[in-house]
Amino acid sequence: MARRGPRGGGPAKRDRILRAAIKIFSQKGFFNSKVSDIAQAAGVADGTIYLYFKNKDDLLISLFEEKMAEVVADVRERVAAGDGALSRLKIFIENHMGLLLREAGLIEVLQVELRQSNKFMKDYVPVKFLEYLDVISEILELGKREGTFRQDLNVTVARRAVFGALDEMALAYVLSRKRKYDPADAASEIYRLFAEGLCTTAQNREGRT
Amino acid sequence: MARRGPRGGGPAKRDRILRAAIKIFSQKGFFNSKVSDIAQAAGVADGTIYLYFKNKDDLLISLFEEKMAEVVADVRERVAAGDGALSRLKIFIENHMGLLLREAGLIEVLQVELRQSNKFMKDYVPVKFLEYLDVISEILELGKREGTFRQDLNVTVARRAVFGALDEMALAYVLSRKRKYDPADAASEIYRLFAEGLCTTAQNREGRT
DNA sequence: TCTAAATGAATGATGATTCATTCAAGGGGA
DNA sequence: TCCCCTTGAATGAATCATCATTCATTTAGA
Repeated sequence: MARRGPRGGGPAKRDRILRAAIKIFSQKGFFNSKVSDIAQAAGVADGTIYLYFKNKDDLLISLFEEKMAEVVADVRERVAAGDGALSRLKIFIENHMGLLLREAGLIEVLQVELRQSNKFMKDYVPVKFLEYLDVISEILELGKREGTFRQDLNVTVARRAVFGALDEMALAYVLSRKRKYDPADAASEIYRLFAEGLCTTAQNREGRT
Repeated sequence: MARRGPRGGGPAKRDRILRAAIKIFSQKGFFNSKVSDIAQAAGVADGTIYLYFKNKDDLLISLFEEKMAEVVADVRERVAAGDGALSRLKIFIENHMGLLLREAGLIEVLQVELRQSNKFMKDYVPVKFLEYLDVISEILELGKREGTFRQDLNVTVARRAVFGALDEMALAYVLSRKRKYDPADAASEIYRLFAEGLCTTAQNREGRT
């Protein structure tokens, strides 16, 4: 019963399909991808996909959740190695931008499809994505406890601001065919931006509300 | 020839269609919206839409460009009233979050559809969106000239970080049905975040790179 | 009456999903 | 060792609904 697949198939067939879906969705977008394209890319018959996934939507959602779970587990581990909130923040930011190179296809899918799905799939709650945001919260909370970050920092807003800044940079990278900037450089700029702010000196800051 | 429409139609029919499109797209998303839904919402026959727009894609793109043009012109005017870079930045941020209340439907469409279109409509360049980013650049450049902002600030990265943070907050607002936060509060938090950074004191900042 | 605008039914393509059929691995009997 | 069976996996052609788009016809202002 737990057969590996007659045609001596490689690793689990389900995973082949998931990989193929990432490839096709990242190239054409969810709505422009045909199930038969994915089947072909996976080297599988159209109908086979329905043995592993309920339907096309389920394929996309499984992809989100399963792959994001890996990303979250990975970043958690990396961040834990950092010493103090600033160091951890730096690691988080560098890791996020690094994903652009390590997991290009996945990121391209997340970038453009996650929003759609959040908004229009009636009952889909992006659990794993929220966990990713939680990692940021934890860093910010640590910073407050340590006294590194302002006590009046609004974590709910700040974590989204950090994520949003990263996400937008990643989007710019993904959209520009010419790859005109280096993700690592962008990462260090963004780190400074949050750590130091835009201003030159503390004086300027006091000047306004 | 420049008839107003037999049925004593209201303002320009084209505009009625554009408004209807915003409404329908914001509710269901581009791909799930039928042209006939839009026609119905506009009080117009299906075919009429094709008298004013080349096709469904063109309808979406016209919507982006024409409505964004209004938004850009408006924010430019408001920002110009600010005195100095920090004041202008504050106005920009407040205006962006304010759009959530003033132009809810439009923002919902932009939030989720602009990315898709950027990525998958082969030759669409979101000119008006880029102009919106330019408004941020201009503020940042001004800050550098004034000496308010760091001389080594990377404007290309920073403008996207600012936009990204705002966009993400707006998204969170649009997605949460419960409307759990006030856009105006979020605006002031984000302003402080960029103006002051995350840290408590200058000392902490110097500590790391 | 003439003309441009508007209509909306009909067309044609597309593509998700189904399901009757095929395939092949493992087991048991000779 | 060699052959059948049985069974679940896999297949992919056919189905069927869904729209975007067209265009012959109607409408009403000038």
